[in-house]
Amino acid sequence: MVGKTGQGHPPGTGAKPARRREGLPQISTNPESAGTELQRRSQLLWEAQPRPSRGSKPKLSREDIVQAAITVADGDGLAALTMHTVAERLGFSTMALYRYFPNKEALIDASVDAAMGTPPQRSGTRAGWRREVRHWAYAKRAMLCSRPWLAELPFVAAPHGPNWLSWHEAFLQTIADTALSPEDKMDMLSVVHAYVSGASDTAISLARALSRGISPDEWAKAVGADLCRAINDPRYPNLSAILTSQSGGISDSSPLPVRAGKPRTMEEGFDFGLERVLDGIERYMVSLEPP
Amino acid sequence: MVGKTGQGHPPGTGAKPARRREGLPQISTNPESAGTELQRRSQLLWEAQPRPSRGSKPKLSREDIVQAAITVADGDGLAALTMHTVAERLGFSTMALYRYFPNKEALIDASVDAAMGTPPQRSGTRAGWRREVRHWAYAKRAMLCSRPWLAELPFVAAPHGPNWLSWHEAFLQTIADTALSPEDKMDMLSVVHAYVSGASDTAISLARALSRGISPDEWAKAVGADLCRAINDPRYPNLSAILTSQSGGISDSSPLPVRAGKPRTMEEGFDFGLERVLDGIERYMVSLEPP
DNA sequence: AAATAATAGTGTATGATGTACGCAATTTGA
DNA sequence: TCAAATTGCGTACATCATACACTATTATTT
Repeated sequence: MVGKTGQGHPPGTGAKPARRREGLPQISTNPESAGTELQRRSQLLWEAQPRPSRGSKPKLSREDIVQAAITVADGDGLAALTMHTVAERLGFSTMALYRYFPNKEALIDASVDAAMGTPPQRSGTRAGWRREVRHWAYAKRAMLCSRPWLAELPFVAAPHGPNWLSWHEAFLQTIADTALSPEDKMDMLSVVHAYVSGASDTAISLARALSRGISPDEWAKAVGADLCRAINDPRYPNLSAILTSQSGGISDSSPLPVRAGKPRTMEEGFDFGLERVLDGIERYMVSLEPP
Repeated sequence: MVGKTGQGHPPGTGAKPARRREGLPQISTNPESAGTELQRRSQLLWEAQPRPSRGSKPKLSREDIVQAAITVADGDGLAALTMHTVAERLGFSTMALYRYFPNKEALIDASVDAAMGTPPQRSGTRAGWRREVRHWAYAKRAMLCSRPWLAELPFVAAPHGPNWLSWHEAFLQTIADTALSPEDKMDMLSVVHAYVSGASDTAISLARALSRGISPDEWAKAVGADLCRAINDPRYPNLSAILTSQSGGISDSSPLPVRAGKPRTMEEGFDFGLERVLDGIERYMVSLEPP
């Protein structure tokens, strides 16, 4: 099925004239002044609307809707997250949601941020940056794997909501005591973030497959099978050699080749890579000390 | 818009009985025997169909269709990649495509693999693993940025086509001469791959924004603006401090905070992180030598 | 050569989806 | 009390993926 968000399409394809219809005040974010589309999306994530005093009271709230959306996505995947299913879960009509979010994208923006949750709070005691970064990385990975639909949405650099910033903040807290410059700290955040999200992809893919009804066994076999196509294919001498070396096979617990003697689970693979990354960071930190 | 693949939906939602209709031989992959869905997808990527000898000659080929699909996605993004637009570009009816691919997902599977292209061939001379891995990483990043729609598709661990394996093969070639065990080599592949894909996300997001009609300036402002919401917000003390430190601002060339004195472009940020990862790998390699 | 079998390409139909629009009920400031 | 603004909803529509049936095409069989 591919990663469908199930979008149908905005009927009026061309640039929307942003005309002010009378029927729909559309969330607001005052229609004319509002800047870029990106800015508008960001606003919706950060700025609360001051409840108007005139009309009838809303029976829903953005939070309600976001919670419902998350529940749907958690349960049946991103493909099941439609305006209809969300509204249905709340016992409202599809169109009711549009009083709270201008479109599905806005609902997803909000749901993503909410679904990320808040990062683990650091214990009062300082455990050393390495241990803390590791902890952060595991937490982030766990968060992503527990909601595989988050990774189904293409990464967008904006908009970023409160929780997204919280995760960044939490990371920066882990290295707050180090000698890194402010700029270096941001770089380290980028490195670790990049590794964690990239390295979680396989586990996320498995999680998604599971919730899609594919058994772990089936999945492992399929992944292993594709790799094994390399064997004896002259185009892939190195891959072929590695796959056929000694233990060579595919372990049951993991679709990836096992390490001689010690089979690696995906967790262990993640861990191994993380330690390499941390080593690299540590080396950089050490290099700052001498002078 | 979110990352839509523009899927409409498969009308028959429940598990398809895989019944054999008479009207549509459906690609084939013989209907009853075929194993898992995953296996079936993989087959389509790897196993050529032996042209049937009975009926009329096909006027298209999978390659034709894949090329058209890639052209559409390159030009107008993944959202524009519909069975209709692809068929239109080829001058055929929408349904004609279904004689070559059982569904859109299969077409995308094939398009993704083809769009990845082949990795850069290593020059005959050995340049040292570090330089070669670096080269591979840059090439992969460039490939992803040049086709930002690839990253719009959720990562799936399977199926993986020939080109995907080629990229893996090329990586393994770069470290073929090292003392790493076969298993370690696979791990290194995982680490570098994870970093590269994770670290390319921002650049990819920018590339996507650009092709969506958003100016680099707008984009940078939006990304920077979200970060700046942290300033003076008690929830984000570390982030706030870093953003307001010295140079603190947002450089024009990049939405990310600039490093004291030396503004970093996204490329430089990628490079910085990559060197940390390579340092970590190098340290591991060195640790293997003594014994 | 004619008949047969199987495939390729197409038109039409269907159900899902996001969302525009306008109406009716609700709430409150004037 | 009344008018203005707002909420929730039914309906309408465009766009998708795709099922199905029909025709034209081609090779094999007779």
